Amino acid sequence: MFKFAFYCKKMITKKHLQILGKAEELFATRGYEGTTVRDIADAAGVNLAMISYYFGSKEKLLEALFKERMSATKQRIETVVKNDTLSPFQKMEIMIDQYIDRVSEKQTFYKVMLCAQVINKNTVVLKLLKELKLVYATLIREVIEEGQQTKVFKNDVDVVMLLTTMTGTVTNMLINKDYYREFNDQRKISNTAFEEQLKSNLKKHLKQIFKVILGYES
Amino acid sequence: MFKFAFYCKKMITKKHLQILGKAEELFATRGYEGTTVRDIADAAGVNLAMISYYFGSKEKLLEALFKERMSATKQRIETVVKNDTLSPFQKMEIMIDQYIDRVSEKQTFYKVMLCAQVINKNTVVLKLLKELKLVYATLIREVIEEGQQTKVFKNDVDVVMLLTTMTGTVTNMLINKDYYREFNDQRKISNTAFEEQLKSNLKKHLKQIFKVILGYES
DNA sequence: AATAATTAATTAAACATTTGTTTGATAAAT
DNA sequence: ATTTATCAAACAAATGTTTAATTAATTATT
Repeated sequence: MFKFAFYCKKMITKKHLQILGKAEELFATRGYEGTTVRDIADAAGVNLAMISYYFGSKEKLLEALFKERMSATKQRIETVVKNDTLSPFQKMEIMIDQYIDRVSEKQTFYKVMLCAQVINKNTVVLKLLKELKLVYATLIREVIEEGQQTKVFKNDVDVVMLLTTMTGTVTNMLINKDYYREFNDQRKISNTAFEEQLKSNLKKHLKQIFKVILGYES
Repeated sequence: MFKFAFYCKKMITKKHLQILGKAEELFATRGYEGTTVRDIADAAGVNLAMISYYFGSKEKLLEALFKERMSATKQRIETVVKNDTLSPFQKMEIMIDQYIDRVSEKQTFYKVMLCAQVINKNTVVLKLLKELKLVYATLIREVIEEGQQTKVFKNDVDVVMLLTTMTGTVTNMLINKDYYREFNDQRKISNTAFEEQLKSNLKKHLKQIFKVILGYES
């Protein structure tokens, strides 16, 4: 007899995504260990046993979250890098814009990701993180080498250092957002207006830095 | 009768520091919630009950750790900023060097701190973090304004953005260190040599960035 | 189309561990 | 003689996971 469940064992339904979304929020505010499966079940409005039923275990739920959220990332970068109509310069700027928009859009997950990079335990999550970093660095190196050949970029560029400044600045801003707002006294403007302002500032800031490190003229 | 314990209730003995050190290591690798008081007691080689006896509770131990590690930070920055023999330019460069050396020296704690900034719960820790950030930003702004008056620095400098790039790059490198080493194929050199190399690279990198953002000429 | 058969979804309760903390007794230090 | 430090044991509460029963949904058969 044909077993549908066998072939689609890892199929993600809407209910899966609903639970993952609530779990993500809790992980971001309380941490993985600080969140109980009862918390997740309550937040998602499902019975406690459904977590094990849907994901197998709390740990596999975490893995599922990372797989889900990181699934399209690689393709997104590749689309830019492999686009022949774009110059290396354009590719770098688009990459900065894309990254900032992405983090802004998926703030909760990037908080979870940040902690996961420090508190490393789950091998599946570690593998996903490592792979993503390697893909990122390799693709960006391609772009930089392309720019170096056309004499647009400097010859000695520390790729990972540059990427670390980009990801570090953006993820750290995620943490310091409130202080940024308070310090610059932007408490009066609306939340959405502030978010847009911040994104704009970050993009300008990082592009200025990239310009210097890569050595191109605008 | 004279009560020594009353006046020195919060006195930190060598045993306190020993336990704090082991707890710090565990928090950095497993997270606060992921670490049990039994783990800490075992690692420190003391009886389980001693943790409560010395610190009152697991949470107060965390607070004690933050208080201990952050105690001298404010003074360290102030010493540089209030030093009249240094130019604003020199102050900024010293601050970068100091920060990188400090994070490199206390890597474990900065990992704990990074997670604590995301997973905020303990009010004492939150207050310490907030105060430190405000002190930092305020002092740096003083230096920048000093440099602006003598026309050494540009007039429109986003202080918190600049600080975010510094702390973000350094703390993110803490997380990406292994990838950095692997990607640049520096696996052959010794650990200490790599650490020194990395510190040197970070300092050079951030000074270059600061130079552009602040607009001074070297 | 109606009904039986089968699979999937949901639930409350129970399970065995693990958790942070406390106790009360004993040893060490003052 | 009094305080301080240390310990094994016990405590209740919380934890992730499983069970067994029930309901809902789907598929197969008449």
